[in-house]
Amino acid sequence: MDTPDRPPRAAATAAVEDSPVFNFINSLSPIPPPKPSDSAHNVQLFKSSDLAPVSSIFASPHVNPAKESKLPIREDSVQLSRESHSPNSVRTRTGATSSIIRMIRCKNIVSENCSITCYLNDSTSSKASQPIQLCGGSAESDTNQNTDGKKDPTTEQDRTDIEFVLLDQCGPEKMDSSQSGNNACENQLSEQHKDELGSFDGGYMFAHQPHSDMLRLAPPFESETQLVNETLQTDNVYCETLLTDGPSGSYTQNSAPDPHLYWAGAVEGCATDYTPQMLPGACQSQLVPNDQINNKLNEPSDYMPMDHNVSSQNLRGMRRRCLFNEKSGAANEGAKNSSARHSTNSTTPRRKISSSDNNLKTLRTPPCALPGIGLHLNALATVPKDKMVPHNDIQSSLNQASNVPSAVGSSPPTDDPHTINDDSSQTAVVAYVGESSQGSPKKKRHKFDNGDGTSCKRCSCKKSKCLKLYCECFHAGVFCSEPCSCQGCLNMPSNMETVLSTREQIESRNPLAFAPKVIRTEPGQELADDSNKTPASSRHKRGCNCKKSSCLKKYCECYQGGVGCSVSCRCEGCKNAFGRREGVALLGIEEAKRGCEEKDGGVKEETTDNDKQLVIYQDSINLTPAESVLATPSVVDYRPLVALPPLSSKKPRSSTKLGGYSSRLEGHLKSDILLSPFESYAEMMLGDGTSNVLKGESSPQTSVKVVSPNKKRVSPPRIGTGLSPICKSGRKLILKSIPSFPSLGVDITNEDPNTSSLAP
DNA sequence: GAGTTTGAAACT
DNA sequence: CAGTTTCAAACTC
Repeated sequence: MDTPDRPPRAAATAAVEDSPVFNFINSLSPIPPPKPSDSAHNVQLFKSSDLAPVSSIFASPHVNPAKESKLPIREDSVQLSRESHSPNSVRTRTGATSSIIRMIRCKNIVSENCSITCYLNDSTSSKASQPIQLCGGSAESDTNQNTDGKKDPTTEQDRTDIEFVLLDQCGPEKMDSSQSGNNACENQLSEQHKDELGSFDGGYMFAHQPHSDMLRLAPPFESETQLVNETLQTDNVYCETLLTDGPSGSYTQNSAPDPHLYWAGAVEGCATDYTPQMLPGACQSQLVPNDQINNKLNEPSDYMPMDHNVSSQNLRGMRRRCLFNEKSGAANEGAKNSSARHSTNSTTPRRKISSSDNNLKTLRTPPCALPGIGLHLNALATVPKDKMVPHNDIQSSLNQASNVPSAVGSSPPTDDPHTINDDSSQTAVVAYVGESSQGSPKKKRHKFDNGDGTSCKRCSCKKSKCLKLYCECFHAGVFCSEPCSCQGCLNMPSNMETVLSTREQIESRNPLAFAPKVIRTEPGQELADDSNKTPASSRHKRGCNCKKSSCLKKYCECYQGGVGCSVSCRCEGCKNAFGRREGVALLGIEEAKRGCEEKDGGVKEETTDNDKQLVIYQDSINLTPAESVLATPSVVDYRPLVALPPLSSKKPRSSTKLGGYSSRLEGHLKSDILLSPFESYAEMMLGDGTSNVLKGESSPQTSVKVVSPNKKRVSPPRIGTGLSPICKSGRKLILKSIPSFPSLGVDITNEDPNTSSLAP
């Protein structure tokens, strides 16, 4: 796809194209037909801890909800598109769909090899996105690219919206040269962040889910990157930016209705490629507000320095993939949403940012940590435009607020805190947006508003300095903002380094620390997307340890997350309305235990203790019929997990990190693993396919077995509402994106196909 | 709004 | 790794 038209490139370039990587990319590029945003809910971010060093993991900022508010999201993609003239950006129409894609070139990228993949979806239509890939190494290549086939930017712009652009820029090895760049990037980032959100590395993904209100930002997934990297390794530079706009955004499959914007930082695979420094730093993934992205996209020429800057600086070093979806109304509008450009950190006032300036700043900050869950790329989809914040505003806000935790760890961001996607999230977004306007104190958080009004809460840390997981903001990957009532806060852009280092430390300790605790998929959405993609049911990775709350209060993370307790839970007297810990039985004992379990809690911990495989099943009892229905799916979902390597591989897949994890983590990981970054990620990206793996396609095992005792599986909270009540409440993010897990090699492979599936 | 309760996170 | 302490959110009044 990429380069059909390309003019002859440097030999190197050609080589690149030939390279498996290139092929891989190509395959990837095509995005599966976007599933309509409808469900975008789940987005999962995975860090591939594997891939990236720990730091990398953190690299992804979580959300910056508060300050984030700054993130403006624009829907105006259109405008941008028009401007796209800039050489750098390329627009393409997707044929039928009018969607326009802009490609950002990685001019400067060290190696010629830069592949950019753009996925376009019809904003309006659910049509499959049209991926476009650009490969260009040097700037020259860029030009070439333009010629290549990339469509002219100038033409056609407006109508179409870019729904989804995927741009990865990586300059892995070459990065070296770039390394400096990386560092620079970081610096820039910090600066930029402060200054502007300007550049976006593209490491992050944004998704708008038109339908869903939520706007999610996801840091680039490492898993993907990994894949890419793997394939690309040969290729030094790989750049992809993934942008999604519009409702249809391919990735956004699951957009939940949530308006929330969240970003999940996945760990970037960068790590391998990059020096550790880079990782933590800005370089790695950054989240860029959609708006920003859009802006840049829209105004590529002007602002998008991307080519140069980005590629050279940020991009080079990094392989990032940004997925950005805007949910907002784009869907409806179709085009509007601008795609985000990867590199740019959009937020900066579009224009303000000189292209150069902008470039790369990676903003990690996720605009808001929406409650999102995992990332759905797709899910992103739609955020009601309404909710969308004007870019300008956002940007400004961002700048001012500098909440962006850009640097912040990548992974978890998912949003945790915020999380909950759900419905509440929407509100949050909106509010957020509104607040976003710079100054407003509101920034705080998007954390959800649940209807409670709790929404905008922010942290009120006194002793932790907002550098511990106690701090919701920190946990969410966002900088503290006005709304926060914290004391001695160090979770500020000005302390980016500290924040990042702290995050890294925490992640090193617990790779899943920033991972979303609960992954949720809403039933409907999931289905929409293809059930496959997202883990069907939400899950609580860790499982709670409630004793007095009986899992009936928000003290219980599971409850808060709107998910039922799972095997991994260690709660006592579980009465979780979403689903009691069901029985978990050892496989061998399954049935026998089941009997016990049915009783309710009986099972519980028994199994957990054991590392043995567990079987999880939900109690029909707990669930209402409807619920039960839901539940079952969830179960199914889990299966995939099961599918994952059985006990033997405690670690899920390859990721070494896993080993490091604490037992809990392991447990979680395991479960999570199931979701392996890729899978989940891919799924998210793809919307579906990957899920297959999870679902068990990959693994024949349909059985629910869970390898690790810890793994939790939460019965689908969805019950009834699909929303967990939790959502409303707002404490932490319940639905965090799935933590990045170490990528699973296997999965990856599996995933690949999936991804490929995405590709046309 | 202050105080208590709770369970996760952090520490030892 | 387990136990204890610390912390901040959730909850109660």
